[in-house]
Amino acid sequence: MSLPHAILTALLEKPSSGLELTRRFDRSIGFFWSATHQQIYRELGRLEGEGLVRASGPGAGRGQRKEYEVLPAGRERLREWVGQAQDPKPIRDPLLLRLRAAAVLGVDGLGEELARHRELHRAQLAEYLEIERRDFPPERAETENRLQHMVLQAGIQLESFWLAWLDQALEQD
Amino acid sequence: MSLPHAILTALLEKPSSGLELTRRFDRSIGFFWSATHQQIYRELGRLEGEGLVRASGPGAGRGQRKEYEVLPAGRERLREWVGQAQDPKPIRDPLLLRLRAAAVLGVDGLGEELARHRELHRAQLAEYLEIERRDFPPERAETENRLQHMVLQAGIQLESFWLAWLDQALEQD
DNA sequence: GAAACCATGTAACACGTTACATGATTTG
DNA sequence: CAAATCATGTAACGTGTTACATGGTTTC
Repeated sequence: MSLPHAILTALLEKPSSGLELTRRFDRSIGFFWSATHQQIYRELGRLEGEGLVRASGPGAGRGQRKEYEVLPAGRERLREWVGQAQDPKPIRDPLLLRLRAAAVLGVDGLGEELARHRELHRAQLAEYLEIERRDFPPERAETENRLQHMVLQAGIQLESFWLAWLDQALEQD
Repeated sequence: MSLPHAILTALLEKPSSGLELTRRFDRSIGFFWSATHQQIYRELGRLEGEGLVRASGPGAGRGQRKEYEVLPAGRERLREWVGQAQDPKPIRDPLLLRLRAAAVLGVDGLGEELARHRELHRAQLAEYLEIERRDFPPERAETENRLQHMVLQAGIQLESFWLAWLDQALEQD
């Protein structure tokens, strides 16, 4: 049940067309909730049907840009969702599963793949740190954007964890 | 494409019935790849249809226990999957999304929810540490079960990350 | 023999992924 | 006007979730 709420959040930050939303789901929001344009158009249709968002623009079908904005009912819906208790989901990671499979098969040629993942996590960490440097410089007082910074730090610390863990794993290899 | 491979891995570790598999997906394997019994039965049917596993036992339909074991073709299929390159998925976390939504809504009553999550992560960390104490005592030489221990340590370190991050978040609150 | 539990399954739906289709606008 | 790009959409399928259905075995 997260995608519609992710879209409402993104539209509250800035009213957008479907394609603009898609681009933002490749960057900022997408860092912790990704979605393809197909998912986004489908969900925008539903949200409009429920009266939670409103489209303006030429309107008719294909090729015509439509801009969506959140209606009061949509804001209310999002507020309810934010207030609900939701348990954290257990870890779901194919790499850990592959290690377990490798263990039972007696395979040990995973070093290259681990190194490749380390490189990808290193790059992602660098990107997050660059964003932090740009958007959260130390001199800026943190009151209004405290929550945004916390979210970014979660990303930074998670990538740091993977880097450290993969280093550890490769040492043993 | 992970569930069938998770099942093949579990069945290689120990041939089982659907219900036994379900129980193991609530514990060990489930710590990083969970599944419900409905998913498991559906997938066992497919794996049998593809000739990757074999069922023995009374056989006919409801209420009759069937035991599944992996066939050579299944082992080969798993080996191929383990060897494939697969990129890590970006983070997908509803809690981070909720923080971002709270930021744009101007809501700040998330302290209780953060504290609740901290307690859940604390409990999970304790469980992992207990498993480590039991299954990987320091005196035991680590050669054969090195991979299993690495996977467990990923779980431990991830839970530790969440605990530290939530502490940090609650301090600021 | 009723209740609890073991065991396997169906159905419907929500969500995510991949491939493809179509129209409008800009740029060389 | 051809190509590239912007923009919206359909279709099909795989996976995950929730609710419900059915039969067999043990235990009181």
